[in-house]
Amino acid sequence: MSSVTKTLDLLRHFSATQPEIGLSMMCRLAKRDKATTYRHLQALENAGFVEQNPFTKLYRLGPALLQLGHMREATVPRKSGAEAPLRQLSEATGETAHVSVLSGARLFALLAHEATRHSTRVVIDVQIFPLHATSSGLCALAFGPANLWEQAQDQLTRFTDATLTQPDALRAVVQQIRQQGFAQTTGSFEADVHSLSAPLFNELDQFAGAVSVAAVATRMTPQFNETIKPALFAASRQISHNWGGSVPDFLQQIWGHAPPSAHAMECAT
Amino acid sequence: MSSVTKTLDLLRHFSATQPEIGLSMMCRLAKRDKATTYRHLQALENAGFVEQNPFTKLYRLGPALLQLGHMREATVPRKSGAEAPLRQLSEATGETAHVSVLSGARLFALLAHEATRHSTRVVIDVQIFPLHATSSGLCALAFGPANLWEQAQDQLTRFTDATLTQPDALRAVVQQIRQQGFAQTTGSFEADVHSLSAPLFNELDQFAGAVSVAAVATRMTPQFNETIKPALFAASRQISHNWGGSVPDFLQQIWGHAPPSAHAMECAT
DNA sequence: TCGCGCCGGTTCATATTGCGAACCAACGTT
DNA sequence: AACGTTGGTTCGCAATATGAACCGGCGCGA
Repeated sequence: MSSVTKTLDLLRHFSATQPEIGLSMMCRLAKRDKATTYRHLQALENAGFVEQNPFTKLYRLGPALLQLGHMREATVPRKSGAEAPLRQLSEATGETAHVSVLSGARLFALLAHEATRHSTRVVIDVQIFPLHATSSGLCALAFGPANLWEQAQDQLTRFTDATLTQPDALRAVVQQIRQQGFAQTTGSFEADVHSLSAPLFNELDQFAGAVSVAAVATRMTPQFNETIKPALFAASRQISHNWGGSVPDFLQQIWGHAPPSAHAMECAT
Repeated sequence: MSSVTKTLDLLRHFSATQPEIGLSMMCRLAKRDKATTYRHLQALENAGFVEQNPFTKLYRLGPALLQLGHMREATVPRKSGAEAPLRQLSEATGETAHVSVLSGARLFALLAHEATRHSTRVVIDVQIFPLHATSSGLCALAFGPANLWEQAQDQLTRFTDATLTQPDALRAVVQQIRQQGFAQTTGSFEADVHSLSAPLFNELDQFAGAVSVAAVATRMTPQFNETIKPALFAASRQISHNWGGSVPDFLQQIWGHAPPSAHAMECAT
């Protein structure tokens, strides 16, 4: 493991729930020596990747990330390529829709769109989706690279009673998802949330993320489920298209042969 | 120079004009060995900081930057990025300093810091700054998007005798501001207030707002004016930096080449 | 068809670099 | 005052980064 890798690895410990981390805490999280961690944080700091709260001495993500993040979006417009289809999906279903993208072995929230039809709705605020407990995550396990399995096996945290925590059960569910072409969870991450996800594909037709509808569980009926599915598949086709990829044939066949709608070419800026 | 620093340094060669860079080109840009550069790019790649265009083999910024950029934005809002520099500016000048941000075509007050040195001081209580009558507004007209002109033309309200109400006169003043790199007004919005403003830039290096010093007019002298300016420029550089942006070269040259202070990274919460 | 120059990527001996146990000083609790 | 924190520093050892030279592939012009 190169020192660069070790250093950049520190960044993944920052999260919405823990936005500021002190030296000692970071040592514990990264399971590394204090001197080493300190030098690594120094390196990150003078690159602008982290900065220190001058009063508490705690470290947090730095301003350089803003600039680089925008540059990335400017060169590879994932976010803008997902906006229009996501809005359509949300409005068609009347529920919250969101898109997550795979980065390395982690699935993070890219964009969400809340429908205004109902006063109760699901609000997406997680930054990183657990692979075993969310429908997006299950999509990743079903259609993404094989190395995600290791990540998932190591972190089978129980969030609710419905969370899958047994590797065997998880494997069976993932197998089923591969066959039916989409993932579905009910309250496995947060109670009262029913979620449907379909995979997204990049220019190599590899798994690149997932698009999901997160509905309030009490509103869910079998009929509504069947209403959501075609809209979800259409959104997946459109977003994958905007990302330069396409949905693989075997999935197209499972989903049904309905061609991408005339709006598939649209791509908001 | 640590290997981490050298590695992260590669990222700064990506730009809007050169979003994709091959191995050899990167060697030339970074003036470094090919094997080393290759290993560095590998490290960046498996951290998700760069990825390879699968067709051309060229490297480009990676998806992890999006995630980290979002996280930074979520955890460190604009306001806190302006606090420390603003306090410094206010304390250095002994006058009230404030920051405004551009939202659509309106300029909003974001934050103000009153100095305690004098018993008389300017109190900022406006919510929206008129573009034609405040130094912040003139900065917006001079350095902001062109569509602000329409807004300004429609609302040339006369606040005091010194308010500019003639489009031609306004145009001339704005032209002058572009050349001198900052805006200056004396009693054009409120009598007895002398104000100096410098523009702020976001992560796209676009105009994002203005930082200003509002002094009691009777205290103002040419010498004091010259004292304020470097402090104002320093504050602009620091706040822009904290927002992920930077002051454009042409302004840096007008302002003089004084580098950002060692405190540039500091950013109180 | 050959040779040239460029490309991305690899090898291996060398020495620079990163490493971490031990150590400080400062602060807060007990 | 003794203890457990914290962020930060030192220094000898060894792991790691380094870069000249090399490889195979591609495109171009002779």
